[in-house]
Amino acid sequence: MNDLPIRILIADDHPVVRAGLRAVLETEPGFSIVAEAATAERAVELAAAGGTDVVLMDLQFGGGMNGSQATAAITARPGAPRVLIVTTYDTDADTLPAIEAGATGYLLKDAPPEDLAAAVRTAAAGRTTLAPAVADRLMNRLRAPHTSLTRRETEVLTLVAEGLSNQRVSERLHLTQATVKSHLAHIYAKLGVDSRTAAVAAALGLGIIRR
Amino acid sequence: MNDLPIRILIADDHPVVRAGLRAVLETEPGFSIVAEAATAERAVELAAAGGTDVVLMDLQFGGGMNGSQATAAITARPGAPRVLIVTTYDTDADTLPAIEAGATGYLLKDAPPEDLAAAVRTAAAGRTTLAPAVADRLMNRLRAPHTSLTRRETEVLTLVAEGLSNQRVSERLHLTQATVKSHLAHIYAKLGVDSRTAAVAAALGLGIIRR
DNA sequence: GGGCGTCTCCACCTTTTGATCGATGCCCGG
DNA sequence: CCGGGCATCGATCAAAAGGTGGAGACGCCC
Repeated sequence: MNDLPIRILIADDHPVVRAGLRAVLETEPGFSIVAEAATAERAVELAAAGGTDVVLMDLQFGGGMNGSQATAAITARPGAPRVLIVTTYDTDADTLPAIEAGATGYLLKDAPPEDLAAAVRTAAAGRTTLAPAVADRLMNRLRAPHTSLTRRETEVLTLVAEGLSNQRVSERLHLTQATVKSHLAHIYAKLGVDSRTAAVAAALGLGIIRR
Repeated sequence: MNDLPIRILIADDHPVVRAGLRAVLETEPGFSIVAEAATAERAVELAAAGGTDVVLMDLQFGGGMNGSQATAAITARPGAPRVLIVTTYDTDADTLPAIEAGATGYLLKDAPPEDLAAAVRTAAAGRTTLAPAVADRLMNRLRAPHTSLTRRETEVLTLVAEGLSNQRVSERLHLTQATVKSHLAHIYAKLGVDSRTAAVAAALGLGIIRR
């Protein structure tokens, strides 16, 4: 292992969480918190400026850019720091985009301090740490036949989840009801359900759509 | 103001959040963190033991008792400490039970440290602090005509939200479909909608049911 | 005792939704 | 250039859900 401390950037919109991460990591040797960011945009700026080894990134920010977008922006540059996602709740809708965006690891905030420190060291070495709950769902995802909806299907289902009838959905998307029904039939087949409400419940459970 | 420090108990299942609250409050004068609890049950025990002025209480714990139940148990005793709710997300389904349970205040975790410290002092004095977002919704709630469902209606809607058909709901609750339809008709009227999916969306939005 | 709310159930009818066949045009990659 | 996924639409038909207008039973409270 290296003698130099691991230089850490904390990106989270909650002051309490930033203070908590700082407090937890500062009690461990070998870590140096070099900056904090309260917005995703600020995190991208600070990461681009260099001098950081690992970014602890929240996914939900109050407004503007989210954590996945910030992760993508950070990891797109050469010599970018590693990004370790540290978030509260995990759903597929969050996890997959973050991993696709180049996150090195994914932890939940209820992790004990030792796990957090270990994950930071692992991330600094360029290897991956996943929270058990996240790892489980990823495995299921790879095992199960693709339950991914197309862009259009997701649009339709999102409107259905807001309580719109086929008629209203067709108006919103400038389609005929026949097309909406066609999309819904495909959605039901993919999700293994047979009604709109069941589809919404399943999609919420899988994190395909957001409440 | 008193010379004695305000004695604080922190109840949250996330080590990071506990460390964060501790770090934030210890930088302010006049506070003394006397204990931490990682479960709601433990918080009730520690609060009952005395020596605490204010309890900072999370609402969601990993399992077992939740924050509202713990708040009710704590405030039920004579000479109980004040309970200040400090949580991440706010929905009516969380807020109202907590306030009914006797919470003195309700803050979101994205509050700046100064607000947090001020709220603790206010709570110690027995007065209430509400986060603006929470206060807004409470006002709307009092202003709006009661959108409260009966116990049975909530049961029906919860099953509907899981995607069950009227037939399945009637089987689960040992009713006829006629009764289920009757309950649903009342639900639609109360929520101002005209379909099961719209009712689920509205109820989720109002926090009447939980996904 | 009478009113009120809740929970239960019935019948009849209309509307919406879902199931099952289709069909066309588009784009993308092998 | 051809196959396949995607998006778009059509027509039926059956099933589910919703709208209307009841009614009886129970408990609670004034």
